[in-house]
Amino acid sequence: MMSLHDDFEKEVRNATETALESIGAAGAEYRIERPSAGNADLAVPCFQMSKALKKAPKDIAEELAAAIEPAGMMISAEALNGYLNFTMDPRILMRRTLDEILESGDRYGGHGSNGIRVNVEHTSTNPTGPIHVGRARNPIIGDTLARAMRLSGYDVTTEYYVNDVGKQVVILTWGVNNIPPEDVEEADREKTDHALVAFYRAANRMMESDPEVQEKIADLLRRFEAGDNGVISEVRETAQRMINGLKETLDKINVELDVYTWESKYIADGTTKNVVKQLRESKYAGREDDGACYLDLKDFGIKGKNTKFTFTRADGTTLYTTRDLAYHLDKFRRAERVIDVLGEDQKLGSQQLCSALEILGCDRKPEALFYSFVSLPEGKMSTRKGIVVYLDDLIDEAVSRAYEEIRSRRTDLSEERMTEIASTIGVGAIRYNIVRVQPEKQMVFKWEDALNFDGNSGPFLQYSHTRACSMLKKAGEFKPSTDPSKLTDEYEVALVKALSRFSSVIDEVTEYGRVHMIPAYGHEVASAFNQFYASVPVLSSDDERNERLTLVMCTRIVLHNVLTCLGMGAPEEM
RNA sequence: GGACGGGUGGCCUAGCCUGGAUAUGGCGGCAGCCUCCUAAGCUGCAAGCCGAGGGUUCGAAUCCCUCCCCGUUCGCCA
Repeated sequence: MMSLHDDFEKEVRNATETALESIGAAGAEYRIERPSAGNADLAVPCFQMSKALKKAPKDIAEELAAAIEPAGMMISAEALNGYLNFTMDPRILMRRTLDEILESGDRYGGHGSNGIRVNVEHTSTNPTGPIHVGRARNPIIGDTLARAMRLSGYDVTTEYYVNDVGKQVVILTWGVNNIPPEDVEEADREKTDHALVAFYRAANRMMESDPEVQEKIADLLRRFEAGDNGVISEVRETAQRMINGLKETLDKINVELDVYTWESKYIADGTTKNVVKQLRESKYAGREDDGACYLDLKDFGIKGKNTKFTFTRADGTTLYTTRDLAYHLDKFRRAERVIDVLGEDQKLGSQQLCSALEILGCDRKPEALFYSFVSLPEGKMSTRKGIVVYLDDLIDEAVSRAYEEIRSRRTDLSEERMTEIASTIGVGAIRYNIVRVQPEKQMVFKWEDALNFDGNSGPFLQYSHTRACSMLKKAGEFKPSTDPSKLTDEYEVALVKALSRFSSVIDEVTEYGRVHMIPAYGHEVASAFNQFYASVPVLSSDDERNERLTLVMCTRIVLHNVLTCLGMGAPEEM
């Protein structure tokens, strides 16, 4: 189904072409744009045709405007400053937008199921410690993208790739099984991930200072690589305990992953071995004197002094990216679109992966979505050095701050209700503030920004939603009506314009992964709604009461859908 | 040194792909608005050489070139 805006653009195109013909300029090149200034709904700049037509842009615009008889959705075509400006009939805008929202409800913004399977891999942090805010962008960006794609109509699966292979988890496992609990620093909370990371830190310290420990860990790693089932299951069990802790944190910020896939699986099922075999046979493969195998990727746009991508060690064991190849081949079988949310440190690895896939004869590539790490004002975060702000601590702080806020302004709510709302607000503030900025932009973590509850913030959206809820509750029963002749205030028109843009925002998000468009859009809707609220009476109006309440109802639906996409609760009061 | 990403009022940020009309919004600052639907709100004001310099164009925050600053990366780690 064509959207309102597509239909309007089509009318503008037809009208423009007919007008060009009538002034003897058929076939002239032109562009239709959505003006940033609020002069019109669509505009055609007449500068580029000026030279060919040997006329001033201003005159062209005027001639074209005169040649157009507004009809259909178009209510006016006017010339201004060399632009041909088109305005949509607000009555049609009103009627179609509000009817569609009422009809679609919580599906508004999407297009209905499209049957396309998409796999969104996100989070996938090494199971060696709790999630810290440096990496918190990953689950939040990934989950938001997945939610937007679900709304849009995709069949989405989210997936966590658990790195249960390699030195890091082996060190952790050795520490957990060999260091007496009294020898490690006390954990700051009881969650398993916090309890276990102390052993990881201690094991790292011991390994650095004690050659004997180093040898024990090396031995464990050798047995792991050799396929010792006892060691493998020990490592897996430790990683599982860590994952359980991480899941609790993710659950608190409304992130739930559909599938946990263990890296070791691709060694056990032989698919990694197949990948190695095929890579060795390719013409790009080479072998070092000691037996390590590599691909030379200088023909694949990878520049620099070292274009070699090593895929097996001298002893024949595989490396992370080699196993990642097997993993991606598996994902390609399970989904039509494969998306990886990755830290910017994975860029080269991802590029090597894509080149190797090509060498394997695979014509598909994952869509990588990269984000920059969040740092602290004093520098980079580091789990091992303890320079770190844990996501759990950020959540606690945000929720307790939200609790203080609500207690200071409400006296009528039960303790339980306030606690519940505080959690919704605190978590919402965190998710909003993280997803708000474009992923590739580097962020410096500041408590005052992370806990912002005013202006361009999560609570601002939630507050606007509660306002709508509160009005609807006070209104009681009413007869919904989308009669556009009753909705003529400029604030009403501006609000509906904002509401009508939702699906084009979702499209942009699902097509290019630009998740930060969602909070920006939500802010725009909430802001338009608050302005409407401040200047247009609703409950006390007579003639337009049903229509205004319907507009409030539609706004509530859109805000609710936006909040759901952002993984934020939509409270009815706060 | 190479590759990739970022640089926009005091602070944070949108716009950049697809060049167009007065550069988006927020924080902070100043001045107003609750006898009326929740003031986590609304209105107004001050604040910008869009990192620097060239180029292309009728027109550049946006495209091209050079340079500067910040981040990431250049492991037989994951």
